[in-house]
Amino acid sequence: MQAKDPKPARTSPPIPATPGKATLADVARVAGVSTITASRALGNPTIVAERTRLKVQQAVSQTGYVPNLLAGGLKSSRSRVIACLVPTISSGSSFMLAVQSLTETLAAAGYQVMLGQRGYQQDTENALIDAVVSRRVDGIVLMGAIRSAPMRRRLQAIGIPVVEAWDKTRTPVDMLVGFSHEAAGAAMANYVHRKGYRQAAMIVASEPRSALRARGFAKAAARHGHTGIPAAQIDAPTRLRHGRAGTAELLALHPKLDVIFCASDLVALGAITELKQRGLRVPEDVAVLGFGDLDFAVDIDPALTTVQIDSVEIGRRSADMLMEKLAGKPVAEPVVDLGFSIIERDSG
Amino acid sequence: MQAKDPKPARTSPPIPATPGKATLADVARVAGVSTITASRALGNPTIVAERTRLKVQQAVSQTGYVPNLLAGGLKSSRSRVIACLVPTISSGSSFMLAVQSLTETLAAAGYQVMLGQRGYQQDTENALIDAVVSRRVDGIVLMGAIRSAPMRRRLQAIGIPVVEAWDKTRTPVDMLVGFSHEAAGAAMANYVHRKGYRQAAMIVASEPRSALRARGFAKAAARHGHTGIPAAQIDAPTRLRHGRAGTAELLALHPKLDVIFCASDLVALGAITELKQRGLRVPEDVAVLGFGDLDFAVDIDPALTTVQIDSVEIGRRSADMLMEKLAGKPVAEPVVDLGFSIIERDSG
DNA sequence: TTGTAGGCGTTATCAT
DNA sequence: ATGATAACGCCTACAA
Repeated sequence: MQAKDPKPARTSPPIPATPGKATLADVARVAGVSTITASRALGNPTIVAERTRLKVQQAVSQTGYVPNLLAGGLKSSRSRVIACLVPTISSGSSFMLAVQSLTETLAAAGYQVMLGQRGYQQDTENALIDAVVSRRVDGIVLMGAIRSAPMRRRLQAIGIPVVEAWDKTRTPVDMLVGFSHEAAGAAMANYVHRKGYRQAAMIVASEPRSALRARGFAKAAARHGHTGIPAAQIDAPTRLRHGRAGTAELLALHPKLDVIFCASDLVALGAITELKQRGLRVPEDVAVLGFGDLDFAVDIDPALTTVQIDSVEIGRRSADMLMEKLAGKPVAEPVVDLGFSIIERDSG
Repeated sequence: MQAKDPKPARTSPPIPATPGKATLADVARVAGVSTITASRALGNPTIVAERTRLKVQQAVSQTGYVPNLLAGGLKSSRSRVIACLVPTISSGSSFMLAVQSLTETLAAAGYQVMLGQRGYQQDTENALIDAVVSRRVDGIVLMGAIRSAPMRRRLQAIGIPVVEAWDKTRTPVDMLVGFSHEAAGAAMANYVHRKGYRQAAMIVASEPRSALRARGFAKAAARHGHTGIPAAQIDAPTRLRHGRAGTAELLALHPKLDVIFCASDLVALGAITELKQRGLRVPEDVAVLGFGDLDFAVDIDPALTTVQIDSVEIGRRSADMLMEKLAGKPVAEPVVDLGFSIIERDSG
């Protein structure tokens, strides 16, 4: 009953010896149908006879067949993989929450996520783009905008759908979902003014978005008559210890400051830790303002006043936009400003 | 001078109009060599003449060629992609640090990481395995062991290299790099005994590893004559607020407890927050012990006594083992116990 | 409803 | 050192 097999006959029963290596042709042989019928039974079950479908189904479980999306993708040039490129895979960053919702939303639609770390150097980034493009990802989500013009041109030339997330820029490569970091900084400065603080200071991370917020803060503060806002510079990604060190530095130079706008919630927690240890009260002596509204912000003592970003929504919208575009639909709103809100709690 | 092109002639000069769409055949044509020579010049430069290599190089930049690893992978059955399956993509988890070093190590060797979220349900996990296997990943790194026997059999049947990370189990699917959570729990119980605490309690997360540590702790405590260690149950992934809630619960039921072993550093931070807010001193009134030695552990107040795990090494070793195996070498040490250490600081 | 032929872009195999 | 040819596994035509 065995069909002649042109392959260098190994054991050659219809059921391949090496599981996971079965091909659609194997399934078809076992089911007694042609390859294309097996293909249809799997991918378009409505157009094959019920009996055929069942035979194929059974052959699939018998052979342990797992489709090869590489082969399918070669023909259709759709890999059903989306690249997600983050500045750094660090815990404590609100990026990861967006990555999570992105992954979940995409998984529900049959897409997988290829993760890449952009790093802070141009070289790495170029190589990373090469790496994902050569794997024919169907789209790219960039956490953080593209700032270099050559890179922007390059991505445009490649022609893959791209979503830039987190930053709102005037020159998106393709699609964008984010908010204005400068506006967020300005909003915090206005809040500080409204609350009547007199000596503001900042802890700023060496990362474009933090710098933008600092700039927005300084500009708005200037409008209220406060110029020369002192700033402590820290490294990115931000850590609790940077908050402590930055606070110590600011306190030494400006003993009379009464509020600190921090680069992140983690930094804010560090600031609070440092202040409390020095016997200063938060917010009575020095107020602390965070950024991100991470999970823990509401539960620390005092509860953190911070800028809330809807990371989950950023991830979901990025996925949705990408999938709209991949479905060939015109993307209703290719540039989305999700905004932010200041959550007033107890720390300032 | 134009070769006849069988394709539906668009503009059809040797340099394709659509960048990123050039194929190896285009490159070969421009360079005036055969496709296979172009392939070799790129993938195996040592075996072609220097002059040829240069011509091909130039043709590549002229055409904007980006290799199609899908096509190459179809033939060579090597996708140069590794799946990394984590329980959950959450910030405060030490998994992400391992994911980071895994990604970096693999990237340096030309591999990309496909990220997947296992979730806490079997269904999801099965579908996830399907998703990555059908994309023909070269290997799988599982953060957290496989506990279900059918799943273990399934992975073994598929025959892809698998690394289970974080847990040490007696029945690894393939390779493993981790440590014994039960031993870590026991070590903490011994530490507690050595330090002379009398009334220990635990905050335990609904997640197998935390449960294992709790078991190890309870067993070792029993050996020192302490039975019935009270435990507060919290959800996974762990959060700061769970630490507060768990502490409140324990305090209500066991007002005389003098040390709490927490499911994670984040939970420990929550415990400290709660205790301090109630006017209790750490460690004088109640000591707090963490798990993970996350980045912030050393910088909180009081500095956290905790179990240190070398997450970075877990990621790196996972990558190394996988690459050894993929290179066809026998893996020197397919099961690695990386151990842990208790870092004594100020919290207990 | 089912089948046949051909091709997606690359690399393995076997020549030259 | 370089080429011609044939797969790799699937799916889109087009037939039957």
